[in-house]
Amino acid sequence: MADSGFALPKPRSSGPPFFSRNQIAKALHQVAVLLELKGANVFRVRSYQNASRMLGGITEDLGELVATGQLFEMKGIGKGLGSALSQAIGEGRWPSDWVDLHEQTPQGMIEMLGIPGLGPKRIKLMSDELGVDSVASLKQAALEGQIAPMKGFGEKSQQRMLDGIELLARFRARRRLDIGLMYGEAFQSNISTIDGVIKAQLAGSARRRKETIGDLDLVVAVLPEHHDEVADSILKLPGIADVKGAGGSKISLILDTSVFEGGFKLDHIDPNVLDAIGGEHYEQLESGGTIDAQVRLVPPHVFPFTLAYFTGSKEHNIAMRQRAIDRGMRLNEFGLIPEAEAGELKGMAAAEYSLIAETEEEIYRHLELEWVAPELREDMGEIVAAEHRGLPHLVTNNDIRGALHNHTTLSDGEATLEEMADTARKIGWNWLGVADHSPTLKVANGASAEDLLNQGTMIKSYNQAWEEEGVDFRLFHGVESDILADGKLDHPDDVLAQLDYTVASVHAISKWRARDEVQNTEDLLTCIDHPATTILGHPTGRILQGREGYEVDLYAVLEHMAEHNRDGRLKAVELNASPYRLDLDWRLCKHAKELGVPVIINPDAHSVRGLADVGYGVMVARKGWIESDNILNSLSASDLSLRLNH
DNA sequence: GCCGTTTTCGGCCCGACTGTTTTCAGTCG
Repeated sequence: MADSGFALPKPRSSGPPFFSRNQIAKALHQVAVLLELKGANVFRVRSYQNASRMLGGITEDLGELVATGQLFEMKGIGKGLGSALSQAIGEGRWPSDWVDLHEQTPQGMIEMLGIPGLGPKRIKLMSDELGVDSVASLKQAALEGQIAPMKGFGEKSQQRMLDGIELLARFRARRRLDIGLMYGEAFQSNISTIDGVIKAQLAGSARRRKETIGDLDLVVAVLPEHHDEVADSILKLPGIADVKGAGGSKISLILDTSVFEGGFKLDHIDPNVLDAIGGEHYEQLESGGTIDAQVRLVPPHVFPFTLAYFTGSKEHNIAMRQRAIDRGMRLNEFGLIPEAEAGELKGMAAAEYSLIAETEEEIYRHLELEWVAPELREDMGEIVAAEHRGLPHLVTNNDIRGALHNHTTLSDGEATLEEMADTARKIGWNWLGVADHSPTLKVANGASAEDLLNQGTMIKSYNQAWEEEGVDFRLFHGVESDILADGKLDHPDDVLAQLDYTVASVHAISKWRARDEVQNTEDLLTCIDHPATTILGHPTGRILQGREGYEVDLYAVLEHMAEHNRDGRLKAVELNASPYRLDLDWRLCKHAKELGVPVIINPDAHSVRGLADVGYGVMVARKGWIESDNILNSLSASDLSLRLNH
């Protein structure tokens, strides 16, 4: 966020359409945030957010929707937003009030929103009364004691802000999925061992497998007579750095790394990534890290409702509630309650009249829906799909038979070809592809053409030996070729032609980030047209919590890849499974699937342990509606061989 | 700002918790 610039996207030089779908979605989101800070009507803000999310998730061509006027027919787009967007997309001009909002709002106020416990109302108040307009000036004001005396504030609020600023400075408030899951799973297993705990389960964005996580939510089933003693035991568990609050049903606390029994360790991080997330200091930062957690204790019969409720997302819950309302019922964390019976009763008292559900499945069934996997609960079409029994059969770890983007000691990997192959066999894969770096990437010890081809000879001899021994395993030989600035690949065509496949990836990120979306997109299209290009590697180059990717119209890229595939040329998009990347973004996986562009989940492993990162890729693929048929990883070695050599 | 419609404006999901109040606003999910 800090380096992304909170600005309206620049129009393309030609059009219409002058803006891509993600640019429109981004602009709407930004305007929503700015309106909030201005103190606008909350429902107006929600309209912008809804429109952003809706348009971010459609597959139709925006330019066409505008040209035909169909934009106005879409749910959530009325006269106001419809004409604003028509102007932007059709003429390349943002509405003047959107521009004004951006110009009049200090960047610092947007950053302040990242401070936990601080929302738009209080930011506006402090700005109006104290002239506070940045994180730095807020810190100053808090240290000078100017916040506490204000009406509605106090000593505690002031201290919480200082704590929040500290957290923001260290982690930008959110944590990556892998880190969140480490804490969450450790804490969940500790809670499970407490006497009287019937079950404990991680909910929230960790259960939904979001790429980053704000805080952890745990739901614990416990009989009312054991409630107090279990609550006491939880507070005595290791790893609790601080207790922020403990109400009747909710315990709010901060976990630190002492929650990990065997200590806190980070896997090998490849140097490119490490550089983007803070270099040498990063490991130290994580070792001293913390994460917020909320624990909810509920009776067993309420557990499924609370679990569903705190799994979210907020948007999914709103849609579910609305569905309940349409059926004369009320849905909340305590139950699914017919209005006619609950009457004026609230909360737990009303829940006495709830329909019974032993599991989440039954809650969905009561609302005439198929059970929706947590990963899909983002209000991105899953409820309609659940209504029509059209939910995807999501990919699982068992579907994975291999992966194609992995490194060895030939470039910057830690393990040899043989060690990588051994490990792949041990974890039950049927094949493995190695794709070491190309010469341009000197920091990663990019391999020369000669060394690359020698590697190919070794691979052939291994494959032959396995075949003779009747071992159901084989290696595929590829390269991770840099995409050079004009969209060219990094090896001569005759070298590339001798390989099974080529992963084409951008590594000169700073150069690409300095250019505009049009140029970047064009170069990617050129690169995809190269006959040798099989896979587009980490398509945006983003590093989570590190740096934004370069600007690119991935919709256009995916559509272009789809054309090739329709003509029988394999062009697959990588879902880079490194938890530092998770790129392709899950929001785009669904588009790749609908367009018929095959996805390949690649761990980008730089060590034998790195192969396991495929698991994070599977999580994200599930979140992106991906089924086993949509990925190359599920193919047998012989089928993959056929696809690669078309 | 959108929606639905009893075509002109009211309602828009709902509850917990915190810190501040002494009945509630702000924030969160």
